[in-house]
Amino acid sequence: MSSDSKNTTAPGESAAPKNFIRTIIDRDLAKGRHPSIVTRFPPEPNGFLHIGHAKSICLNFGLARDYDGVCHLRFDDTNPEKEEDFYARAIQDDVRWLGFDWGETVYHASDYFEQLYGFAVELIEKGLAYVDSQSPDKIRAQRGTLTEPGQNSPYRDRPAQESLDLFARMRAGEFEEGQCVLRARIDMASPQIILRDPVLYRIRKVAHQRTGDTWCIYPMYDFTHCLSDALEGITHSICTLEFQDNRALYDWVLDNVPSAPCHPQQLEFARLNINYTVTSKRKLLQLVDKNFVSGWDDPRMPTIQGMRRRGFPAAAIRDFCTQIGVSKKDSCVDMGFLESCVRDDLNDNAPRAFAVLDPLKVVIENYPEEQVEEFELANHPKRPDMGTRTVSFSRELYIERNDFLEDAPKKFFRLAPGREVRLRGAYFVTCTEVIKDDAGSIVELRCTYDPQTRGGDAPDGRKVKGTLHWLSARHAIEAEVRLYDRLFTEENPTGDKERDFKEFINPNSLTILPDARVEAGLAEAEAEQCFQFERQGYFSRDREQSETGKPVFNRTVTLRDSWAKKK
RNA sequence: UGGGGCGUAGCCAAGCCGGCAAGGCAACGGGUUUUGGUCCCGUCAUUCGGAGGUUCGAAUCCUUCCGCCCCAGCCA
Repeated sequence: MSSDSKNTTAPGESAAPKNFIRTIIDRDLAKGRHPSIVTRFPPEPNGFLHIGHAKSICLNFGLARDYDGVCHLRFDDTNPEKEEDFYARAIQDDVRWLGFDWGETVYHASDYFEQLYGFAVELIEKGLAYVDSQSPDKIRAQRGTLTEPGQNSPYRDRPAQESLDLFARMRAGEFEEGQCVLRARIDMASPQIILRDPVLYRIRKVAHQRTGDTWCIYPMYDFTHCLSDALEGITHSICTLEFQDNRALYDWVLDNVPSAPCHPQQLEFARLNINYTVTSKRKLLQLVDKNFVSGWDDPRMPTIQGMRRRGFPAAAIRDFCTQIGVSKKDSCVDMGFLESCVRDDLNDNAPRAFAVLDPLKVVIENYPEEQVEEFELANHPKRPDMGTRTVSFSRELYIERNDFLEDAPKKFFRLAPGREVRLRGAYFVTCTEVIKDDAGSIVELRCTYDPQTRGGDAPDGRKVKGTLHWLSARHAIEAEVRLYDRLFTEENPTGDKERDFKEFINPNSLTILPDARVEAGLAEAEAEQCFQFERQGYFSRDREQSETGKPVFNRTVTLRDSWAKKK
């Protein structure tokens, strides 16, 4: 029955390191406080999930999996103005794609509206909540400041019966938005501002995506969340640091609502920041709205959908989330960390393929004009289970333009005039002539091959320093390759500087190479399938085609390249 | 100048019931290699925000100072 059995880790995915949450759970379980744990991932369906959510998803579902507990997916849908079912569906797709399963039930805070109303009535009856008939402005003015206490509302001591009646009439729609609210009666002088008679219910005459027009009053987060947790028997309610102050109210509500079924424990951890990346919904929305990117699933976006389209494997994102750990320290993780996890996974799992992003023609002068040979190459150097593929070889080839240098330094191991290199899996070739156009640019190379080196080894034992990937000009297919760089030039665009958002955008974040060539077999690749184009990095097949009908490949991440670093 | 939190390497992060500072990313050096990839090996904190104190012994306990983050929505 526990859905967690489906929440698996991929082989090679690291075990979660110890953290303070696990320490607390260990202690609670040792004390026998719970038979097992129940966690929850509670998104508001008002936007797309991003890498920051992935951390929370992996934490909550991962904990449930590791402790043989369960994790609920619950939509915190208490604000009908901002929420849409469309987002809820996208969120479910993303969580599933990440590899997690929440079982039969999708929970919704809106399912508890009736019970929540009852809890509010209990509070009013106990004299712990009242209907305040003041304007929002008035309430704000009375809240005080960080250093000055607030002032009591004139309605604070309204008799419970009167509040009960008013609250019922609020529900019945007798008041307009903003005319009155239900407030908790706590302490207007509390140094914790959250406890200065917080609003529990407000009037919103807006249809809710699930409950329609049934309600015109909606409970606030602080009232809803703790009670929803209690209703679901959540043991550990894990949220981010900015809710630390809210915990006082979380506990107050649970301590004071007589029929709250249990009292879950709220724990807070630091939200994920990644340099050169924004994870604020507001800013991501700007990127989309102002057409800095093509949409929420643009491969440069840190959204789950964007990373997925970019070619990041779900297992890599999960591995990243567990490896960065969980703490209460505000931190900013290096992008390179995520990319390293992606490389790790892709290195193990991505089939290798030849591609030339920027083709340079090579003619093998001593290779017969009409001859074609087929070479059987392994799809993966260490995984025979991934099989082989056939690559055709002929007299006219393409190599990568930057695999040739006319005036090559000694440390350059690739092709240069007079130098011999290996065409991977095929032959040794030696460059004999460089052909240029009138402008002096290199347009073609003339080479000779050594028939004795078929397969890539010389019988006389001579060695070459360089091995190039190559493609038969006649057999390769044309493709469009898109290279992505970081979207922001600023290391920390989430900083609160009052600078124009546009200033941070990297104008070179997308480079399109329309003349690339790839192995013919790649024409059939499925969307999202990743390949390692040897030496060029990892590329995923995009679901769309280019305007000219060519297949599109997105660069997922680059390979480490020590030659490039030397330069 | 109220309240709530947090400071361990360039970046994450264990350790925090006191007993020789884990691990990963990055970096650097070496080896293997039909990908300048992978893999392997090695180097990388005499010190834990600073200063005092307790102790035979402190990242861990105490005092104090400094720095950073969050809170004044009828958002979550």
